[in-house]
Amino acid sequence: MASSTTLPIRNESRLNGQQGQYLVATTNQTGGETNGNQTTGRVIIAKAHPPSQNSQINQNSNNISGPVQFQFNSSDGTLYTGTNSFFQPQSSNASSDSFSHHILSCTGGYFVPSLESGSQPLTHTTRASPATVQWLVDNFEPAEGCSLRRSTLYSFYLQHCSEQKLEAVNPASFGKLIRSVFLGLRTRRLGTRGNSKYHYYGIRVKQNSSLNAFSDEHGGLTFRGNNAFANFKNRRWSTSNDGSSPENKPNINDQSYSSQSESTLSQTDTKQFLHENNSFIINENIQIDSNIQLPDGITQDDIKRFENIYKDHCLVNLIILFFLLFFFLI
Amino acid sequence: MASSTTLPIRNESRLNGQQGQYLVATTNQTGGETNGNQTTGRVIIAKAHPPSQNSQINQNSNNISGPVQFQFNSSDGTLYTGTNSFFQPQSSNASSDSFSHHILSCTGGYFVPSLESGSQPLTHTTRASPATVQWLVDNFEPAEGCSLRRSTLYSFYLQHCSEQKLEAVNPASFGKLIRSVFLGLRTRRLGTRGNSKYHYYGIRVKQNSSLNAFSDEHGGLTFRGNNAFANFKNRRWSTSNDGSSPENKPNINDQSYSSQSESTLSQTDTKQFLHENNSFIINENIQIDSNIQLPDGITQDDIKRFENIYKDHCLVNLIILFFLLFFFLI
DNA sequence: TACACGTTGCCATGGCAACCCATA
DNA sequence: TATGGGTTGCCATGGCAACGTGTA
Repeated sequence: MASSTTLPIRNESRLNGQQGQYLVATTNQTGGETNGNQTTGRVIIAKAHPPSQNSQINQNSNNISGPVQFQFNSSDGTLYTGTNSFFQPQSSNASSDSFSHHILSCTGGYFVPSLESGSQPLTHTTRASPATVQWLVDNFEPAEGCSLRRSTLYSFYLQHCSEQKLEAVNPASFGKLIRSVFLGLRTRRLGTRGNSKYHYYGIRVKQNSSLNAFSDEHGGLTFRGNNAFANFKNRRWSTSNDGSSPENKPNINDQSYSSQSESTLSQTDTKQFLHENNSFIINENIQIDSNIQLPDGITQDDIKRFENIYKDHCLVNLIILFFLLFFFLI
Repeated sequence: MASSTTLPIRNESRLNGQQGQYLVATTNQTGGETNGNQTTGRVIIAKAHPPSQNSQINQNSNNISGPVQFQFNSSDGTLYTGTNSFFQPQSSNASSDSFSHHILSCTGGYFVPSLESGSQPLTHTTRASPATVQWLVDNFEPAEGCSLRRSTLYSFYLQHCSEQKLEAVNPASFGKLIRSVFLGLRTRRLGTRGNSKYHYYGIRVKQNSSLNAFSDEHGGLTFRGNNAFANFKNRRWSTSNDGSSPENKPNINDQSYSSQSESTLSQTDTKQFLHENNSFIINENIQIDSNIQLPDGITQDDIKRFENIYKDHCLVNLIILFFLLFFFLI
């Protein structure tokens, strides 16, 4: 289960979608013992340039997409990606594969205080350094179903303050800050019995954030599903859809999404798996000595593009492996 | 300011009231510089046998009253006593001294679980040892305007468990327990700036509890007043009554009683004063060697009665001293 | 059917900052 | 009018027990 793992990828291609670049990998899975069901698992990883080139928000991010964050909601087949873009479901609704086109947008909103207001009295939010608010907006994004461990987030913040020579506030005040920037954050306590830790629920690290190299390590990536997911491992991808549809988008105010019927995949094994593979393989950035003379016709952009393709490939491998584990091994 | 302090008590007598024994001390105060007001401060300490001789609740307590707990609400002149009895205001409403007859009952209620139910499934409340519930009922009582520091109460509880060879629960679970026994407890954080401690608000140690020897030491006695009390030291007992009356009894659901307009006398100086005097002088119980031959006609009850009278006297001295300090010194 | 275990409700405590009031 | 200080609102975290679900 190291980086050299090879996987039965049957097809891999890139598509140009409405709003960006799609990476599509397809694998045919023959169902195991249960019910004789044979289903096709198709994994679609959406990678797109941000739809809004708002320089204020994205001024620090290069537009070359980084490793893909993803999560899968087995209740409706939704695969959440790590981009901040809006993705339309594929138009081929005639497909009987209900899992092949459910790529939804990341819902939610965040509040970007006007940075040019220099004379107004500072509230506890705007009292925070504009650089800190900017840092939050640059590195995090609302994402239904995702959660971030609070201590991890606060560690990131402390690191940011250290780098920017800013005075850090305490965790409670930081909580007020981030809740004022990302509206609607909820609280969850995840972890093994007797060892649960507080998480912000409804936020994740942006795909192009350099923090990604650490986020998985700290349980930054979680999966969510409804009741359907509870039977995930038993059903072996049963095609029954229990009435849920992509149109039932997660509603940030929907209490049912915080109810006990919701289960996550944030157990130790899953996190360990994702950490030991995904983050280790994919999230290291290629560092090239600027003194090295590149071959003719090869630019830094080409290298970055190669890096991204390579990462995408590794990621798809891991996703397939991940799914296979659930299909057959668990 | 030690036990030998003598005070200008003008009058001290005992009365028989509707429901028990009253100890009355009167002192005439000549107002100081403010407004030329001259007011009469009359302190009435009510001591009564519990109206309900419910043996289940009071089976462990002898009916010889112990030292009097008291508190004074300057907004309406109410002096709260430490008894668990209901006291009618004195009938002489013609008195122009609005402070002389406002002895109100201790409002609130507590829940006494049926001790003989041995077979019912235990909830988190009744799971607690019946002895612990009994201990709570025996030693504490609801009292509007009083507060008890949580850590103090928990220490008492730990001591109780140690003595009774019971397994103690943690502070959070103890909080659930005591809130289920004494309904309507509220939370306050009292103390000096940056050093506030959590208190249960609406409860106090019973007057006849042996815990009284420690309660003051831990800030168990607090005074409450409305806005009127904020001007207490300035007004020097102005007779203006700002509309509040004894009929405006504290309502446990009245949010205004938890509003910021409420101030307390739980500052360090007051607590120190009460501690260093009241508890030290009064709350030590007289221990008599059982081998000593008492003089003819002298019974243990006589000694206890003497002890109580002596304590009453000391307490009145202290109350007067306390009031005098506020009248003239502060 | 009993057990294991993640999640959550209800308690606990503490820090910071806003607020209000008394005081200088 | 400015300052000091107690109180409290709004965050934080943690323990225990109940609950629900998966599993043996």
